[in-house]
Amino acid sequence: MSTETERRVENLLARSKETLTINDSTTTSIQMARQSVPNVAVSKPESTEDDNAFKEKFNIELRDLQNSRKATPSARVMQSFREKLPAFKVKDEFLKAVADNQVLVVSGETGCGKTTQLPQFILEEEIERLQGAKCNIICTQPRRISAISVAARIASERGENLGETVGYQIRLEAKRSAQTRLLFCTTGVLLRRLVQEPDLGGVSHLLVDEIHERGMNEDFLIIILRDLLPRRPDLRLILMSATINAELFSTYFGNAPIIHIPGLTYPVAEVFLEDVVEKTRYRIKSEFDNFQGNSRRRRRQPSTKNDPLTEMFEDVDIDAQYKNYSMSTRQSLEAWDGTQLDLGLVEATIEYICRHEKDGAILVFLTGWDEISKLLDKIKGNNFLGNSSRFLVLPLHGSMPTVNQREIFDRPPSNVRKIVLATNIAESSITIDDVVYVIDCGKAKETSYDALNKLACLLPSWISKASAHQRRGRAGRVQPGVCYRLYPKVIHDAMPQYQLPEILRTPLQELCLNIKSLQLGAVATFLAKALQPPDPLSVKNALELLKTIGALDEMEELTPLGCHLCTLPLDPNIGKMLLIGSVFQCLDPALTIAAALAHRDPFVLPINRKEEADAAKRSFAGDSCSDHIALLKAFEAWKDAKRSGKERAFCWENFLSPMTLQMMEDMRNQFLDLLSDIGFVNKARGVKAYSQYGDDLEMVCAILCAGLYPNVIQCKRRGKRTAFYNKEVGKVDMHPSSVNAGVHLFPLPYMVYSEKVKTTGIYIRDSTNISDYALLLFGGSFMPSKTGEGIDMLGGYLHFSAPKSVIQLIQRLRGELDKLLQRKIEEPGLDIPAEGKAVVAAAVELLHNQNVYH
DNA sequence: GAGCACTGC
Repeated sequence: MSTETERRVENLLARSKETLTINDSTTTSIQMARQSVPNVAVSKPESTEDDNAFKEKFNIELRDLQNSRKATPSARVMQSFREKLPAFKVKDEFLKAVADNQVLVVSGETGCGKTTQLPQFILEEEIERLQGAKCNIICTQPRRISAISVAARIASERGENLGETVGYQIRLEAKRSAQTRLLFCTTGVLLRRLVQEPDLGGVSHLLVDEIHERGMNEDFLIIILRDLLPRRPDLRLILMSATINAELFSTYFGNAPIIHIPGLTYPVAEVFLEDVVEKTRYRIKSEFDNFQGNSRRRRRQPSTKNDPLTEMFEDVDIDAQYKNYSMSTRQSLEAWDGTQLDLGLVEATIEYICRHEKDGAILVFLTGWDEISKLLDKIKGNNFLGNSSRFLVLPLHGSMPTVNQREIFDRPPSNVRKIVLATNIAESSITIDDVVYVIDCGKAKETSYDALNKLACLLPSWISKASAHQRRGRAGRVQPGVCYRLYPKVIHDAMPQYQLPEILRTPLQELCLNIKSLQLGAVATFLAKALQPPDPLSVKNALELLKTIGALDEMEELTPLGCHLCTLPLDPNIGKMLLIGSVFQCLDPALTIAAALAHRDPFVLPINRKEEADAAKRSFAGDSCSDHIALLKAFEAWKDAKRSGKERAFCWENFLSPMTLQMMEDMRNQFLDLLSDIGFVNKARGVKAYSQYGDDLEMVCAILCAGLYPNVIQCKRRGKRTAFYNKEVGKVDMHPSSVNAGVHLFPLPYMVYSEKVKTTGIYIRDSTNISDYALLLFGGSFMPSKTGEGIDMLGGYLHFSAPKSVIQLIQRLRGELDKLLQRKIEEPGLDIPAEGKAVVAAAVELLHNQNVYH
């Protein structure tokens, strides 16, 4: 286990409600267990008879050990704690239902103990009835951190070390052994395992947790499981969900029985906008108040036309509906505009709580970086809240360097009130126990996918009732709390019940590749079996992309390239970049860039030092005009700093996240192992042996082009500036966080990019400036122009004209490169340095001669 | 001329 994980587990355990003490006698019995319990995998019995005898012995040992542990004083304390959980009351009913039904749905609220107790009940029962050796329970979690913390919690409840009968496995990290009978893993790990074991042989019970969140992996998994169940009649499937949509899953599995467990959290009172305004006497001003005197009735704004909830509220007769409220409140409700958050109202609500309510931390849910930053400024300037000796105000955002700071979890000194300004990272990923007051703005940024324009969007929208409920619950973890909702009750009542499932909100290319890899049949037919099937146009777009990059053939079958891509846990474009990078002697940079693009941006976004952070990123990019090169150089500089023991200072000075960089390094190793497994590289020879052109930036950019195609932008010079155009959506802008933002002129005529997102405009998040030679040699296939002059790419969207002789030369070279690549993909063991040296050198030569702007 | 929800193999 890495020291980072150790620290995380320690923190998690420190935060869990009970302090655990394992006394000496328990420890001794575990040590005895280590000596007496044979390692199943190592000491394999030679015949079936031996095997049976061995298992019987092991069954008895497991039971005796479990019983002896139960008898210790610390275990009794633990047991009485467990018996207080609501889940304990359904233990017998649950075990009977598991025995009687192949599929069972369990619904329960936060704090009922379903995640920690139900898998444990099965384990104890199986061991008790001498089935311990045979049973193999898997419980999936959507997030890494919960897989670790739940496994750690159960191991300590059982008085044993993590990795004995209870273990976990997440990407790049596992703590399990041959004795492990209950394994917590992320859903992604189980999906990978299905490639090797399509029938989940040996698994006796599978519990899929947090299924109500409707993540893509979970939705994908349950389609597979529904088809698998008839082939595995002995497999038991338990779906664990929040109460809110348990029936949906029951119906999907042929009306599987549902067991409900009540929650165990403190009551949280709700205050809606009308009462917030009444209490705080805050006066909401409409845009018109400044220049239209007292004209009260709002007029519909064009901006509200896509927001049915706000529109609905505009038709409410305020005076009739809120006749018991004060005149000033009714005026505020008239002026309220659901399309934008009134930060003054948030500030006033915080101030009201601080002046009138008892002690307790405040958690404010906002939509993003900008709101957090602006509210922080407002609070600093507030006469009352600005007093830093009484109020500790902390921003909490996934990209802020403060995200892992202890003070977010720690209880502040008495007389200091903690106020956390967070995104929905605090809804399920990060839990702050001492929160008593929640302020909910009612919105979150949500991805959606516009299949018509092949465009990913990230726009603020109203949350679902389920999310609103989850946010409210964050106030009731240690004592009764209050949730202030900054939207009217009628808006809440009109919110959608659940958020759209992820499978309906995301591009599907990686999912489609996985479906092919698991041999689940025709993609469209398979996906039509989903709980909520995606738009056929989204599926068509994904399949077309996979064909364009050469992963699928016209018959929708995997090509050799497609087969290799399946083994890499990466988006197909990034996987292709990695494969081609390894073929063309750019393995080292390809590994780093793939890791960065697959995980998350290592650059953090500090709240007060934005300009410095921007400058740091730009200095890594140098004059490359590439965000990808900036990532690469930052990682390499971090490696150097780490070697000289200056990692911490380096990260701090350059606005980098040490945790993300470490994860990138681990992922690089995983990719290298996988490339070695499929024979593309020989790991023993080292990364350097495949990185002859690793420092050649033209070559690295060409590799990026090979991977990221068809994500291409044309740079068109417009006077002293450059305008950017894309085939699907036309004009686009460089995202302001890109090193290419604000640059007016570029040396080369094209960009490739990894992400294009619509927010307030259509932005290219990360880009690399590339030459036309890079595009011609490493981009998509090209054809002679219809006019007979020059060549076309992207169905004629891109046109290249050059003298006939140059075009012929390029065509020849491209042909040779394609042949070389094809051979390498079909026989991965092919030694490129020996076989293709001249062709590659020719390509490099050509790329070096293209630094002329035209 | 101006922006960066969150997970996961």
